[in-house]
Amino acid sequence: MTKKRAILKAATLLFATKGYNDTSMNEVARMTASASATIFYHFKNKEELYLAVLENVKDRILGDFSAYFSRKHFKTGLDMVEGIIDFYLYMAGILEDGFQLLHHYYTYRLAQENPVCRRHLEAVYDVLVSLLEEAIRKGQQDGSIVETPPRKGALIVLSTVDSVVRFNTYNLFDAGALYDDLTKSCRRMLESR
Amino acid sequence: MTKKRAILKAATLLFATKGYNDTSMNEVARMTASASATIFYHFKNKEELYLAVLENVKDRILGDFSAYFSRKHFKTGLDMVEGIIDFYLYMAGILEDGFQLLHHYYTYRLAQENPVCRRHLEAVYDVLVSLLEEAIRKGQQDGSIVETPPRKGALIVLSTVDSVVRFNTYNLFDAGALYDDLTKSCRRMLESR
DNA sequence: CCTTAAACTGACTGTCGAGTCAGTTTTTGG
DNA sequence: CCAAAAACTGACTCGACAGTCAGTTTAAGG
Repeated sequence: MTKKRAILKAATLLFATKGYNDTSMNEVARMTASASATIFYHFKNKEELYLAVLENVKDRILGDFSAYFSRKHFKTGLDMVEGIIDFYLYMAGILEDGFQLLHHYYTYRLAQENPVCRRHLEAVYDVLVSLLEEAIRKGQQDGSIVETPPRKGALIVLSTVDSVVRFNTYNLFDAGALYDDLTKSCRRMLESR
Repeated sequence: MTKKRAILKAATLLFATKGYNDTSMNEVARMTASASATIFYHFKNKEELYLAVLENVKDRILGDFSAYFSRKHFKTGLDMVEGIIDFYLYMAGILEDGFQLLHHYYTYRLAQENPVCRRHLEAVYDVLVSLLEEAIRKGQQDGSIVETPPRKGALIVLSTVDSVVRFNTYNLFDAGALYDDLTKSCRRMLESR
């Protein structure tokens, strides 16, 4: 069982850094000191391996987010939004490969024809949108957040955060320096005045 | 010369919708009713074709943005920010394939080793960031925009808009319905109060 | 009309990678 | 200790695709 895990881990790294097509099964095999046939023993084919990687990423994200926000409580809805953003950035740091995978076009293309893939993707974004939506609702009740459709607000905040993370890993410009301003900007976007 | 154009156009469509690796030269050839050798007559190899496509996209974006904003004038900096966002969304509509290409991981990977690719990418984002920065500076002078580092503000706005467009083409959720709220949210993010 | 260059093509090659399979090694638990 | 299942592997196939080349067709203009 430990070899299967190693394969999954190596595949995550390679898929994330080189993309699906430029990652060969031989490479994954080499990286785990196994024969490529071993990979096909554990995973039916390359696509299944990719799906397994995705599922694993999904599980980790769902698990960590649920765990954190089921315990944690916040004074205001706006504070909760900030908490979500911070935790997202934190997660994107430890699970860098996983998040990068979520930004690959290949993943979305696959999702359009493969329901399993689509479910994984949706599960990840659903937990984030739902949390943000809940925070916004809460904020509208405690008066910290302006009246606006909660779901739309949630989607826009998510877009912003997701995009900064994406720009950061692609390092087009120094998006890492934006992490601080990001929370401030999102606060300004939502806060009631 | 018209055949070269047709090849470029077909390649843009295919690269955008299927990705670099899943687009074969034969497919491009078939789509333009030519032999694959013809493509290699016009473009040295597949990568060069991709770069040519990118350059073309860059030129169109730079051209249209410069043309529009060299003429157009705005009352306030905040209005200008809104104008830029609107024009961005408009452009993302007509030049859908081009913008999609800019979101592909492959493009960023290539940019890391290929200076030509990097220059194209930077040129596109530079024109957008610069425009937004200019608008924010203007807004800070006329009092419509809050005091905040202009470049950072520009990057965050760009992230948000770019991401909504991306989500829209990937149609994970109905991001198209966000276009209206997008401008409002960005206004709230920047306006002085 | 003829020459020359540009545009184009069919048929080919070589490589690389996904996937298979028959067989070997390791693990398990009775 | 042994049987049987699970884990693993080397050597192979087969197809797809980027890229080449020698040659043909088309266009230009003198």
